[in-house]
Amino acid sequence: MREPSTPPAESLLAWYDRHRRDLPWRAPPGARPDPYRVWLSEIMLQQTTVAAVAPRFAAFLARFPTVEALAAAPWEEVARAWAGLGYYARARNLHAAAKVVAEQGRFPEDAAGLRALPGVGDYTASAIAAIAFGRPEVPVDGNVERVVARLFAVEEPLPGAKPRLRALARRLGEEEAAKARPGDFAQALFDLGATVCTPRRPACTLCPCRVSCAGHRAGVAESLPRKAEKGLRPQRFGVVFWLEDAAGRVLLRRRPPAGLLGGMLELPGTPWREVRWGEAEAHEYAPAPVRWSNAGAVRHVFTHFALDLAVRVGRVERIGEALAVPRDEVLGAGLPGVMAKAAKAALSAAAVAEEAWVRASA
DNA sequence: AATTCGGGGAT
DNA sequence: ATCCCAGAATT
Repeated sequence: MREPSTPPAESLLAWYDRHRRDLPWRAPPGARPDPYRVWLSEIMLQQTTVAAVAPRFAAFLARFPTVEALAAAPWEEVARAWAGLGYYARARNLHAAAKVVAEQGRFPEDAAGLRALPGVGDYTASAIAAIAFGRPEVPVDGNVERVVARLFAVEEPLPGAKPRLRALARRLGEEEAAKARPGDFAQALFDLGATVCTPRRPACTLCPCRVSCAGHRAGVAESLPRKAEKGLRPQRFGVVFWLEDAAGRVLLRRRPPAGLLGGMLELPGTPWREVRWGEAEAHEYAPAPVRWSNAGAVRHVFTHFALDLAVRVGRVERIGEALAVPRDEVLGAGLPGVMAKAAKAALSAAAVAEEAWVRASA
């Protein structure tokens, strides 16, 4: 009878106690974390890197210190605080969920209750339940899928392998060491995936679970998990208009509440289509019948299409609409990334024009 | 089961 | 350039 090696969950937790990442939303070891912070961090971290979230988490928390404060805030303030983070449905759902929690007086304390909140899916419900409330859940994110696929040498490609990977993750969580510390076990899996069991060139020599890893033993760890091939990214085109009045105010508008960039600010412009816009047809969507000059174009890549956005600038004596902001405040108004790019192009073109004017007058 | 949702960092 | 990220909601 061979001596059994230390089981993976126990090894992983011992490793975590020495190598855990110190992150802004994590409570000190042994302390019970604030459910509001756990929830907020989990929503921000959906498909978003730790590096991108860290500075935004602190700023958001300073602006909305409690779930009650968030629930009481107007949408415009929430949108401004989220601008640039992407996946804006997260902000809309966050706001809606805050109202539910504030109304109920507290967060649900199990996965099923959390799952009912807007913007909380299976993964996030499990993560909050484990981390904030010590429930025996194993949240399965991209990190955990990769770690588990390698530990058990799962050759089936994603996304088809998801149910199998979830079942294997649950099996890992049934080890006594994991059940004793569900939140730490979950975060240990995250940290292992982020710092050791990385997508490319995993550091298997540093891995606490190396002796248990079927993928490593078979020499295929780095090639897992396998993934189905994805299609090509289509191209779309649009035109946006930077309309400025004599007082230096710039016309903005708010997008419809659902869909792409829903509820966020933008420069007025044409729809986005698969064919480039001609000058005349684009100007049918211009916010005013003025002479438009070309301020170049910006390119932006979304998850499922690439956008080529031509930027035109024009002037009127006075903008009547309410939603106009001073040109120096446009970039601070909370524009999504693509619109911030377009605004910078317009501001840059205006600066060039100004310089030419100064040079010509000299 | 497939598609629609952003943006940035690493390679 | 491609890949990936503490995924969810919709169709």
